[in-house]
Amino acid sequence: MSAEQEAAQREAKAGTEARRRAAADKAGSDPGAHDKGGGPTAGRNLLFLREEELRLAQDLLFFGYRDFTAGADAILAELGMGRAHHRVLHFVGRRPGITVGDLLAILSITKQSLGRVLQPMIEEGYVVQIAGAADRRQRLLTLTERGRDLERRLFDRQRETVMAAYREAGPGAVEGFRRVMRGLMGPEARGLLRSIEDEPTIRERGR
Amino acid sequence: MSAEQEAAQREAKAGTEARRRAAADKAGSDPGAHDKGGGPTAGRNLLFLREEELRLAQDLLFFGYRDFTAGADAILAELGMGRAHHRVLHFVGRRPGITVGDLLAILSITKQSLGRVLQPMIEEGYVVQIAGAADRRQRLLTLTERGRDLERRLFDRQRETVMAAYREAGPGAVEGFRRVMRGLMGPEARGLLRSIEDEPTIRERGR
DNA sequence: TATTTGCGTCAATGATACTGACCCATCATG
DNA sequence: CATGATGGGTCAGTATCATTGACGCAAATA
Repeated sequence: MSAEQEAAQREAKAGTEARRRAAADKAGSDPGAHDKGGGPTAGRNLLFLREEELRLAQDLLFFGYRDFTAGADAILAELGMGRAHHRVLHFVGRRPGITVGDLLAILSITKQSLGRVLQPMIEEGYVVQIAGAADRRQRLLTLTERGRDLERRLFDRQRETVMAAYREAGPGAVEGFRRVMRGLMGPEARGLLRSIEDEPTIRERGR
Repeated sequence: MSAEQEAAQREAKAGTEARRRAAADKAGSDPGAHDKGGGPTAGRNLLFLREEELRLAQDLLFFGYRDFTAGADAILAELGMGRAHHRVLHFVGRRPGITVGDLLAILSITKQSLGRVLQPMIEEGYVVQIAGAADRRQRLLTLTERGRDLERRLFDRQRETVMAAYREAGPGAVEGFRRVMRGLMGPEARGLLRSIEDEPTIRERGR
């Protein structure tokens, strides 16, 4: 056995040991680890993010997000589209008349990347652009009937997934889910989300 | 104005109208929409997934997942790596000695895709492979000290994000978040997640 | 011995994203 | 009205992450 392989076996052993410790921690069999600091006890344990808790969050986000998008991805693939097309359908559907610039800001991609996705969608009749009335340089984006139909198909597919998850988890869990997801978002994304939810058009978001 | 543009303006108007309806729905100003079916009232409203609720879920997952990964992505980019490398570090770190086949099953990618990411990581000393003791065809994967260090850096960055979100949302919300995310996962992913959490090695997952 | 399994690798392809540069039409300002 | 700034489109080149299909090799197994 090479020296490298011997080292590797030591590595593997160390990893197994770490996992054993984490499992013990999860089982709550180590009261000494809690309540450090002496503040009010309630909530402390959950607020102190133990290693295994974050690892679980990572796993949940990875698998959960993937399966959330899987159904829509399958429909899109049949049409020769990808997730990027869905995002355009989603946000243009959510805010008809959105400008190209605002869509770019929401998606956080470059003009070029958007163009590669958007141009074919316009040519194939999913989206139309009309010049802005006030500012004729703008190209206001709106879904056509066809675009709305496709968006609806994708939406319905995802609805099944989310509905099942919500039903299984219960109403209280849904509120918690929303709070945590919002918390994961940075300030810019929160602002964008607020403007998507509240304002008549995204352009009024005070800039 | 062309006929196409006129049509587009009708589209835009229709979209605005739809948004107005959704907003009214969200405000709960339509009591007639609730309690359909006559069963027990509690929870019914939440179990019937209204349009706007799912749209919000879509937005939250899109922005939340993106910002969750953003910090780690930045570190990885400096090292010339991508998210795929992080996934390898994460799952190999979580299950030292995992086989290539099991890692493929978790990631749901092809051998080729994994190879393109894994081979450089082995050459650069982040991961080692050692032949299995029982089955010498297997290449058991383990992080090196260097790999563990990088994984730790990425982990710590994400911990800040998740810790802030958990703290902001509160302990109850965390439990709800977990339940919903687990609900989004399909049966295969749930099985994998269970085996990652519980079993000593993923190979014992009864196949 | 023959077959299957675990893994690595070849070639070709596609989707999504990037940077940097440049152009055009339009708006706003001096 | 000339000038500069803005909204948008486009070109060329590059990178990452993924795919399918085929083939090879070593080791396990029937």
